[in-house]
Amino acid sequence: MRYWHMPVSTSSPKGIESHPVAERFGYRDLADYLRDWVRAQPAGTRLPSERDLAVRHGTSRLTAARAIGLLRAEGLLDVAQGSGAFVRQVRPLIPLVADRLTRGGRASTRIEATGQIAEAGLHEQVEVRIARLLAPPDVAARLRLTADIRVLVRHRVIGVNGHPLRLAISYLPLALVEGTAICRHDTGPGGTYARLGEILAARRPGGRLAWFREEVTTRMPAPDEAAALELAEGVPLIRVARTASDELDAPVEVRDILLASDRYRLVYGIPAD
Amino acid sequence: MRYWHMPVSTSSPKGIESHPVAERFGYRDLADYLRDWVRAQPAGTRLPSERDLAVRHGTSRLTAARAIGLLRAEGLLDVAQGSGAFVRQVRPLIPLVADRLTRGGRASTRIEATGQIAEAGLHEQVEVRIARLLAPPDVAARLRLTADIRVLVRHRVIGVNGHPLRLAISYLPLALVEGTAICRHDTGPGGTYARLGEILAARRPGGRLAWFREEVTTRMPAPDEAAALELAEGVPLIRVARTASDELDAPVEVRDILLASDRYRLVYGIPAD
DNA sequence: AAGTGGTCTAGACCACTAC
DNA sequence: TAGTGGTCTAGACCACTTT
Repeated sequence: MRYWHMPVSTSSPKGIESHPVAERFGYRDLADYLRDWVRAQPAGTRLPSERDLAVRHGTSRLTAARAIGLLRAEGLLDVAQGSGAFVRQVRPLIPLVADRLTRGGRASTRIEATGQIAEAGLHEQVEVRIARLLAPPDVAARLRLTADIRVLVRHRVIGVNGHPLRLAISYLPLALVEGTAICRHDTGPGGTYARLGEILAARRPGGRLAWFREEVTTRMPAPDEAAALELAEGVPLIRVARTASDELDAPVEVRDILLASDRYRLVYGIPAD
Repeated sequence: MRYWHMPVSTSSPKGIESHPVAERFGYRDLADYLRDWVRAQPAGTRLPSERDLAVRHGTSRLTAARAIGLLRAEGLLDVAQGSGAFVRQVRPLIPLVADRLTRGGRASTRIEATGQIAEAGLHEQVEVRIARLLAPPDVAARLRLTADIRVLVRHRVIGVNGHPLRLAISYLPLALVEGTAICRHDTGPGGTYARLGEILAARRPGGRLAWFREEVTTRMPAPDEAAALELAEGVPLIRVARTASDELDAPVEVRDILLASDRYRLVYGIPAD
């Protein structure tokens, strides 16, 4: 047995008193105990075992396990079978800066990204899959096209050290991009948006990539999403739905990006006028 | 007994085969069963009771309860004691458009917001608390001020029909705003940013509110946060950390906004050059 | 080999909802 | 009053990690 210093909790189930009789010390109370304790500990600290906690607080092991389960769902713990439960490391969040989409930003994207990644001692990897498909109804609607249009689909997994950080799936009208570098795995310097700008400029005078619109939502991941992003317990998923439009406000690309929310923060700059 | 039509699942615990012997039908398998079923049902559909599920699948009630618990954590169900578990309603998300911060956007904010709210048959309410405090260290840093600076703190709860939708806590250097409408509950037409613009313009030639920067992160809420926003199970919290700066890039306000992620979507427009 | 979490059983009592 | 979820007990076996 080791020495654990834990705070004394005064909370009760659901925060509402119900009985006049003796109150039970339930798993929520134990969770409150442990939450306060966990917050005061450095990352990596191991919790007492479930059996320890049960004995110490005079409950069954299941009750102790449930208390720990609550903290897991809150994203406070990492639990390893055979090993124990540990205070989770809060990792620094990689900034995803919207300015990267501007002309100036695009030119320096590779350098900035490399700098950030290198700074963290990481090695970025991108895995690309390309397909030509009929546009799914929602994608067609976002592209303001009829549902029977064919699109180029670029599915990318961006990660470091073999671990995924985000998924990006991009849809472009095939009529617009077929035969260009956008259909290749390596889209060249500046990436898809640089190519898209060139294509639009060649198509008509004044043609250009003019505007991006991003919609940010978040939710808990489905099991397959959690697996694809290797999300730990209690970590939500961020979804960015992006639309790129030309100078006439016609959409030319839609992209869905799924991010591990414990790895990224999104940064936007908004001029006041 | 009612008639439930459920799909046949083929998954196994953790998705990895381990035994050569007969496989157990565990709570994860049952959850997979139920997840497929739930996704095919309209919102509000009631699940079989835990006791029903246990009998039907030949497991204990705890196993059935655990399966349902998984789906709850994924945000798929609403569960009411004494009543049952129901397929959760996916509510339409209120767009929070970054353009509302621009000069043009501010002028029409009230009208747009009213229109949106009215459209949904809702009645918006704002509850304001105001305090004058020493700036917390992180706030002082974000304002690029020393820690012993005094700030005006505006704490707001925005909701409809008595239910909170988001919390906003805003910090402004007291030296800048003391005596202005920003210190009152009603900041007047255009709100805090309109007043801030006037203050900056009056302070020196060319003075103005020039830039906003927003940082978006998300995580599971702590219990007190979940209570304050009345978050249902399996619903993450969105945090927007905003900094408003003047024409010299000096921060004049920082604001933390906490959003119920099942009520909002964030919308940003980004020019391509 | 010892300890840890993962999972399960069979039963129990409570609080709450609906009829 | 019957049915539902909330919670608990006491014990068990398994898979996995650590020593």
